[in-house]
Amino acid sequence: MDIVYMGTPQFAVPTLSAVAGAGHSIKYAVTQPDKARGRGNKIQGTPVKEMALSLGIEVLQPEKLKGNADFASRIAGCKPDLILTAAYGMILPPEILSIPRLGCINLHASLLPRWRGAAPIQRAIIEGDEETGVTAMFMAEGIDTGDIILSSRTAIGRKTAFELEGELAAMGADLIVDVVCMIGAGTAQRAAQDEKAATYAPMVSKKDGMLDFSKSPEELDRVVRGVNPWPGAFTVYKGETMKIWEAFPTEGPNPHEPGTITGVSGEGIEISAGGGTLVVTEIQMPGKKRVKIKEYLKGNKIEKFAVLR
RNA sequence: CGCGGGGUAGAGCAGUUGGUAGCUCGUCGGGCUCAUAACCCGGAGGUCGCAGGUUCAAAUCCUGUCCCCGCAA
Repeated sequence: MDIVYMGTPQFAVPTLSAVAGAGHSIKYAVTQPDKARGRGNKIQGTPVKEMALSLGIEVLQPEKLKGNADFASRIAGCKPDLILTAAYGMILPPEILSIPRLGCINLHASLLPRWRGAAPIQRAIIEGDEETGVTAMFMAEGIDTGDIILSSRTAIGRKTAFELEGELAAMGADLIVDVVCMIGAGTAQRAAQDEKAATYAPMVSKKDGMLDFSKSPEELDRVVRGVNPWPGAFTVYKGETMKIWEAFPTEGPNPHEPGTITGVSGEGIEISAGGGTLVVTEIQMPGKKRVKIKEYLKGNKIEKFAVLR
């Protein structure tokens, strides 16, 4: 099948390589423009761009899609059977959606209609869902509102967003390969989403990583896992930002003021949170590498009864 | 040229008036204890990121270079 692939971050990479590997012809890989980002503001291509180039696929990076006749005619020009998207990050206007003969299919990292939007993986963890997954859907004009074709699910457990993203990316790649096959065979089902069950997953920002110790240890544990690796959970210890990479909740009451360090050992630092205790086991101080508490304590001290805010 | 921190023993850190490299943990050997992430004694382990320069002498001062990381985007 002739396919135009659109995607941007690492999450979209496995699907691109899987579809290409399944013998389909990727006419173009469309991804977001290179931007100056990261330390030193160096210009970097997106993960999808890197993969596309290594596969010898032509890359397109339009600044905008709406009203971009040049881009639309270019896509129409290659007469794609299908447009596949995965975390592309731009809304496809109607004139693009209507191009491919068999439609536009999107891979979304949640069990739709739950967690439509930008940060489905993170939100599912933070909100305490027990399972999540990936969904293949026909695209409609709204954000992640189209008819569902197929989805596959997985338990969240104590996975971090980073771990889950990797897992879902792989699951999504398999799912899309299957779905493309079904589309080709004309056996793909489609089911409208239940609007009543829909939830929206707004982009996560720096603030989402700030730990509020008035919350329960369980909630904080989910935040720590949900914002890993970005933007990362953090608190402030003695005026310095302390990133929290790993923590776990414990049972039993803790009467101290929220945020108080009530215990320090190689096991971790115990912090009073919402009447219970959160044990932090891996941290990172400014300019330093992330280290287990046990390692950190070999050359540093953590003051008991200091209060984090 | 966005701002900034850092590369010293396996790990985490200290060490700027330049003068034979130190701490904690770990590790190895020995001892003590009913017992412990316990304690005591002893040992091994580092070309101080790399390359130059200044100096009688450089981890420490100067120049260049590689790598890691925080912030901002």
